[in-house]
Amino acid sequence: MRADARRNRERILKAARQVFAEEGAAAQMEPIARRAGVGVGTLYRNFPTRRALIGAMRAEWTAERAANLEQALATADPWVAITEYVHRSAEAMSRDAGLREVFPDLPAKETTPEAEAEFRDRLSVLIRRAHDAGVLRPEVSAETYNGMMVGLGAAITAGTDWRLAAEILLAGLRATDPLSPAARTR
Amino acid sequence: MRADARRNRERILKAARQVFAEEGAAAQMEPIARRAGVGVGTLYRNFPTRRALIGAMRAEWTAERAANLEQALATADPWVAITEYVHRSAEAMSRDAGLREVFPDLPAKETTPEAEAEFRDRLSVLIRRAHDAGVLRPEVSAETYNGMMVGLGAAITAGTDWRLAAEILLAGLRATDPLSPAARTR
DNA sequence: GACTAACTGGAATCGGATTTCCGATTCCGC
DNA sequence: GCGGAATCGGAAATCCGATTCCAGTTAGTC
Repeated sequence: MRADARRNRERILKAARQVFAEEGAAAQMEPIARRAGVGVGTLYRNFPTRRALIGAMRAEWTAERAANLEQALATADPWVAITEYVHRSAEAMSRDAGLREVFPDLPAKETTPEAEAEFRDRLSVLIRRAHDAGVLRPEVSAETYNGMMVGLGAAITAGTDWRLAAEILLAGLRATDPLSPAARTR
Repeated sequence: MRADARRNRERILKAARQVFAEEGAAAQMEPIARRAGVGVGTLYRNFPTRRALIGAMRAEWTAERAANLEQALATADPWVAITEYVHRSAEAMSRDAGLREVFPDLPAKETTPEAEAEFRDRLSVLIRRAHDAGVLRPEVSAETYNGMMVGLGAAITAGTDWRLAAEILLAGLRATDPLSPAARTR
């Protein structure tokens, strides 16, 4: 691949993320190309389809979320780990409409499976730990958790303050009686 | 207005609600006309624009939500009232993708203002009562509440069981220490 | 039962976004 | 520094759903 081509690919992806962050799902191709400083033809050579472009962004998003998860997992306390991750995600979503609107819609299919798998694995660790410590409402699976995060994004889009929304979600997720098992509280 | 025209208008609105309930925001005009048993021309005579059709649906939705609110307000306990209303809404949203996807998007402008006002008034009563009883997290305003309901809808769209999602939301909304004021608990 | 204003259906048009295409330009190995 | 394959840019084609238009039909009136 020629050097300028690679450079362009990166610029396009970066521009796409900016435009999607600002416009959400309504983002259009031509403005993305313009912001990247290339013609639409170039955009389409790199990403044959709008969906393909979105897929590429999703790969990046997933990788970043996986990184966030790793950070959160570094803290020993399982509940604090969840708190941190929810906060990080909420804040990221508050800044990026793409994350809120387009990420949840497209199936994980069209992405690099590794990033997707890594994310899933780490998330399930986060959840399992919390369950073992008895601090997470027992009915909450990784899927439930993800669904609620999508909901959090929608609430933010609807205008709710992200900190408040995150706090409410966390309170709802917490086990009603975190006493039973040998659980460290808070 | 001719009798058949009125009949058609009703059929169209009914069909539109069905199609939107099934397809969500992606619902198209032609299938709606087909389901109503009329041509698109007739559809457009009654609703000059897609937005106008959505506006008419929104008026109905709002009226129904206001009715739900009235029912909920009939119960004396402020927290039970909120519980009931959230449950009713979650269940309705689980059945109707339009309620989840298109209702939140369009501004309240293009509807019958009375229904909208009635809804708002009743909601603020629901919220105030709960605050007075000290059972609702104090930072939660009517707007916050609505935003979280939108989030609830998105979570349901994402595949979360509506009962579970509603339960989590309710737990999060509840005041952390419902002891302070002269509050009836539960 | 005949008249006509209103209403109907659906083919045609429109509009706006994505995607294709190709002459012009640019890198890079020699 | 040259040759030409790869890449570029953006005008034009395409797509697809919303909207318009009008010849034909009908409900309601006399």
